[in-house]
Amino acid sequence: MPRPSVEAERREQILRAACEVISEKGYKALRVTDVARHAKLSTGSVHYYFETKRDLVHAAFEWNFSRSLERRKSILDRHPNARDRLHAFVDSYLPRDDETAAAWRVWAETWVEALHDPDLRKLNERIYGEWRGIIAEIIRLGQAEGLITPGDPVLLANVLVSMIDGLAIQALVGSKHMTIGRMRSVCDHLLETMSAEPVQAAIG
Amino acid sequence: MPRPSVEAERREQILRAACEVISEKGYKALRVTDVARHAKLSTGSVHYYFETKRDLVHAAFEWNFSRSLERRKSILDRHPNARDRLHAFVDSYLPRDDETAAAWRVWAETWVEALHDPDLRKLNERIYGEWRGIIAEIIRLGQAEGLITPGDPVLLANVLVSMIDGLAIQALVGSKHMTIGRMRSVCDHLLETMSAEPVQAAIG
DNA sequence: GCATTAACTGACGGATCAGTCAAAGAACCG
DNA sequence: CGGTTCTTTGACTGATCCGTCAGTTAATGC
Repeated sequence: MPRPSVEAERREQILRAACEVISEKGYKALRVTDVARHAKLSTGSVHYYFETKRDLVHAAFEWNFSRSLERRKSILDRHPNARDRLHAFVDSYLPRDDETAAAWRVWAETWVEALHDPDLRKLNERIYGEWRGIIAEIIRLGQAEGLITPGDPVLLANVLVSMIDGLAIQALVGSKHMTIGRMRSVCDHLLETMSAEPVQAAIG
Repeated sequence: MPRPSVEAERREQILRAACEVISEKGYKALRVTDVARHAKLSTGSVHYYFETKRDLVHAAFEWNFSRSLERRKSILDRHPNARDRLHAFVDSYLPRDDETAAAWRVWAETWVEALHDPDLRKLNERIYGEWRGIIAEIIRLGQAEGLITPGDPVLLANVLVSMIDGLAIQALVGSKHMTIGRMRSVCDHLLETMSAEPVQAAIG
């Protein structure tokens, strides 16, 4: 029998390295050598696990997506009512720490690359749809609890998610005008307008 | 005396070509040859007017920005009250025709490139600030007319502008879920929540 | 026509880089 | 140890492409 497979670890190690490079320099400037260096491997090894640079980057995009989603799902359980849950969820998406900011930058690269790549469009459709669905579900719950203003939950989710995306881009681009603090204010304001006084629920 | 200068026309011709290529293939895949072909010139000529590829693309980004802003400014004069003006302005930003969609794609490329380029950050800061300022000003007017809900106009502008950006990205990426029609609904919904019944103004 | 300057061309040099490959190394088993 | 399979390496190749440049064409004034 041969030596045991290290493929799973090695692939993840390379994908993490790829995301680091994409986050730092962008896909355009990404070199396979850079990824290899970050992963402490040779270029040969990178190609041993990923046939082409394109395969590598696409896998990295997907890895980044699912990883973000994974991190967020745990937050759902930690908050009782829908309004808090929404706040916590939104808050966890602000690019304040390095890890979240890096994930955001990779996300942004994915979008722009998707403009010219059908495969990435599908990836976005899938993961982004899931993300939107989670928010919509929380909103739906909040409406049932009388904590959130009535209206199509999916539409409200779109308002919220799109706004966060737009804000995040400006924050990531380093606009002096759009700091994390300001971003939080804007989010809070929108969540405020989406809140309903729990009067009816309390009375009923 | 020598022949008269064609520099102004030629530069614009090249910048337009560059934007076409960026919109179609993205900055990453842009080749100087492509730009030359689109402009019906040789690569030599492109370099005659722009020292490096980087100079060319940066100039194209700026050209795209100012051009969009220019197109929008004329809309301001065509509408009497602030609420209509806001609607018209927002509507004109939906990427429905090819020209607007192309401008959006170039815009998106600018942002992502700006993640790794301080010069482009400054460009974004300048132009995007202007764009946000215009919206804020309309909101301020609308509030004075009693047509728009009270609150910090700049914050409200941020809510609106960010949401449009986020929606546009999803629409451009070709999400089946985010069509132009749906985008318009979401915008309309937000504008609705920002509207105030003109009661006080009518009474006062 | 001739001089002058602007505009333009496209072949070429030189640098970069993705992907290949032959060879070496390492983990396992009997 | 020797056989087997997985893993790793890094030098090399071949392709790509930016930017240069020497030479050409064109518009103008005299």
